[in-house]
Amino acid sequence: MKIASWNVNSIKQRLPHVTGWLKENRTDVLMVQELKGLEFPEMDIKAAGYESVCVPQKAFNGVAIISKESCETVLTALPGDDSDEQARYLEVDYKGLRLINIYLPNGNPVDTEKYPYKLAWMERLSKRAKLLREQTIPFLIGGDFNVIPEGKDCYDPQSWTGDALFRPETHAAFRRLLNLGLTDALRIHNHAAEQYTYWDYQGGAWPANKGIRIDHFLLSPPLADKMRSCTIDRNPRGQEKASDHTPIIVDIDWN
DNA sequence: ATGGCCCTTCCGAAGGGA
Repeated sequence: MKIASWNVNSIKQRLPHVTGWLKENRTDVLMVQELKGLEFPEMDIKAAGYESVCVPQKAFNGVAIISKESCETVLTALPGDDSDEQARYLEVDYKGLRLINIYLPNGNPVDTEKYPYKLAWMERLSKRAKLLREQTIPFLIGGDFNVIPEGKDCYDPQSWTGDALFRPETHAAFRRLLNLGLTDALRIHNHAAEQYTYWDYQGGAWPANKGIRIDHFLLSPPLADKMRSCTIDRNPRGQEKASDHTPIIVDIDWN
């Protein structure tokens, strides 16, 4: 089963990119983040041969899961804070697999309420993952984590010092997730540097390959055991009117 | 080179993203 994740930075702007990519790659599932609007082009996705379930929000955030067969929605918000109205979480069951699509808060600037919100969100995510582990439900968490796991996951570690994506507290929260027994899928087979999933629009970051790795798949133990491959498709980032992120794809020996 | 991003919303400018 092939499952992909892609922060599209507005589904309205990126619809042709998404349908074109699906046509070419035919993954079983595509998780998308940063829809940036209340309207979701369900019928266009349907015409491309895919079902979809969406958690939208006006102007900001928004996540959806696009899949060949229908998903069963389990949760449309991350538990742990009823006052949190940001559309950043979608959990579904797909063919006996629990799929969690996240758009984890950026957290910058760190001297505002945005950073504690990010850290609290990560703790809530850990709580959720811990519960699924205890229930021995096979699951994966995919999406835009807004976490640079290590120095080799960015072009210039020095320049990221103090940033919400790279702070010690962020790394600690990410490690707490991994310590539940989850595996960073890309790093199972690939330990090379420069495995980027995001390049800033500014300053010629893409042609200079000044990227960062912030889009991830975390696999629970049975899925890590069954993973065939995890790859990053750089092609979409080079297209006209590209998103600043590019897709990551995990292939699991499941069904 | 004197500057060099892209998206949203409500209408030229401001806020968010990372």
